[in-house]
Amino acid sequence: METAYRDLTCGDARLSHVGREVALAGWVHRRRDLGQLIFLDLRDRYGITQVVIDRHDAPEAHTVGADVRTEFVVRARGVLAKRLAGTENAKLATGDVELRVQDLRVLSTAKTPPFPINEPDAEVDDALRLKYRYLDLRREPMQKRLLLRSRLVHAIREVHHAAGFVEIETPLLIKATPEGARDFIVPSRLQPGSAYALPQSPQQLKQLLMVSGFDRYFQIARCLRDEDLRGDRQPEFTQLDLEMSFVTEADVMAFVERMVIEVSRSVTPERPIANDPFPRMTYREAIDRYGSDKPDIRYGLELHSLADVAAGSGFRVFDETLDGGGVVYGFAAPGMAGAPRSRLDELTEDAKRHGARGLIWMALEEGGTIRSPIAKFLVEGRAAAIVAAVGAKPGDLVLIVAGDDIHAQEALGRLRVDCAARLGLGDPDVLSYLWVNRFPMYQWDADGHRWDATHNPFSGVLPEDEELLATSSGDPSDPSPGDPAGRARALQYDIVLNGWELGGGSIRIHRRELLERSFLLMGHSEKAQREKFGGILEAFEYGPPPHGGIALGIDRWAALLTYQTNIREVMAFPKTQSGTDLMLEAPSPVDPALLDELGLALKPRKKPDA
RNA sequence: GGGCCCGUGGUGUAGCGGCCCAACAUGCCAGCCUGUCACGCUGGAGAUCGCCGGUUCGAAUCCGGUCGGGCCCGCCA
Repeated sequence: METAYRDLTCGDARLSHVGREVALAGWVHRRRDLGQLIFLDLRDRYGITQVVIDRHDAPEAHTVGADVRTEFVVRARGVLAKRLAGTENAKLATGDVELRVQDLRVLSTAKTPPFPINEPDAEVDDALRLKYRYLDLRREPMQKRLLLRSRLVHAIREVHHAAGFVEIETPLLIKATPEGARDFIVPSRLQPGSAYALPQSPQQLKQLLMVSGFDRYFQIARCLRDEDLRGDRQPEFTQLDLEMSFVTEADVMAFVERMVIEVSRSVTPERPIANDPFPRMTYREAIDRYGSDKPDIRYGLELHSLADVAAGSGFRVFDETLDGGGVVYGFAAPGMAGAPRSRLDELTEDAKRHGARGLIWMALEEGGTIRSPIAKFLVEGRAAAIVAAVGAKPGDLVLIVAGDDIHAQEALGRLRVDCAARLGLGDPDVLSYLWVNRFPMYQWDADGHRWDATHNPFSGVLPEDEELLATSSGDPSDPSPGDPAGRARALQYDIVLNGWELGGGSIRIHRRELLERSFLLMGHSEKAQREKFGGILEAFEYGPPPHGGIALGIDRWAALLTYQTNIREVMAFPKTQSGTDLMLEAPSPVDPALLDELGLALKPRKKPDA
């Protein structure tokens, strides 16, 4: 890292360098002025080196050093020396040595920063961090995370190139996609009245590359979606996008699994990978056992159906739910029987927030008595049967949700995650990867009165379910919620890491007639198909190979690998939850002349009538 | 579109109707100090308590609105 300004970085100096005359350059991390003697901790992204300025040895440098302040950029030249016995600093990699300064130059001065750069643990208001993002990024935690992210992307590229993948860039100015999220729109100056859309993902383009014969493609691709933000969602984010030809589901999963393991071991060698090979479970199993299609399996707390043991209990909620074809599920939260009423009320509120109509609890006291709002319905045998069904032990709290459908299981699944967090379950160091597949092809869209792709409209169907791509009316353009199509399972697979959806993909439909049938079910008439997907449908008339792929969220992956739950922490310049960039002050009004050229007028936000 | 939380010297917090022209820590400025490493010691400056309006004899404190940030639901794969 030698340059005209420096011979070593601030992380390089070791005992082996002692005696050498060197120059260092960096930011003043801290200054300790003892009068005749000044210590500067000089920092760059590689580390910190102590610089000593002794007035007797270097009076001119001492004068400069007296005026130096935190975050000034300086260049110090001198002799690298072994520290005096007893003054070594074990906390620094460079702590056995120090630079005895002969010459000190200020390369640039700095105002007092708006928040401490030199205290890694300092809590700083998010808005302030984002406004001065360049200073936030100067802090050690952000440096570490972005460096890890860089290693992550590097490792991904290495593995893919080694496996014969071709890295191809796809355009950002493309055509709006009718499915999925809201598109960002870019008006066209050359084609007045028309607009480009920014890609939600390179989905169609990568499939076209398969038609072109690039049988192994990948890209670290920016994706843009104009939807509301969350901690794990930004309007622009990055995916590892890949697609392969002449593959089955097993082929894609096998490659991705090896790739993920290799990359994880390379980037975070100290973190254990829970399972190799990754466990695989069907969507149905994930929902039934964990109430989630992205279960965190680092801990148990599995859900159990109580349909058999709750039937005919005399408790109206159970009986009516089960008679109506609904579900009753429960799980045992270990050691939570002593939870006070207030805590149980909180859990009930959480369950409601997660979409349950209510929550039933049974606390198994150590003495064997059961405390529960439905105690009077729990005649002896029934209570024991429920306890047995969920595998509860004395001291456990059994949580039960009844409801019409999958939403009850999902609500309970979220309670499971809440309880696990509260109980401190799940080793935070472990990387627990998991495959979930056999997702339903479609979900019923009541508003649009059509079937909607659960994931991707091009996802293929399990061969044995192909005949289910039909409506009960016999006319694919006349769908209804009871259609066989609702039971069809997709060749769709998600990869899950510690309870987060890391990525998802599918084997695509490459046979045109099947694709058209699927599109009809999703409410796209042949005419609409031409308009919306004409390009790719035409391409599929020219020998599309069987193909499939996957996309992994790089931001989420980097966040999980750095113990973060918010992807902003692994993005250099993220936006706020309201989609603004506080540093650049974007979005902003646009020069009227430019708008005019584009044939645009921007309407200001509607104000309530005055 | 909706719910909840936060906004007080540069920073992080305390104060939550009068004890407050606001406290503590840190940072900042000045002086002293030759082995510090979160250096130490002494002194000092620094806040119309996000903004607007209201209630009140009196508002950082209560109420309404607004702006900004965060978490969540809807939305989103």
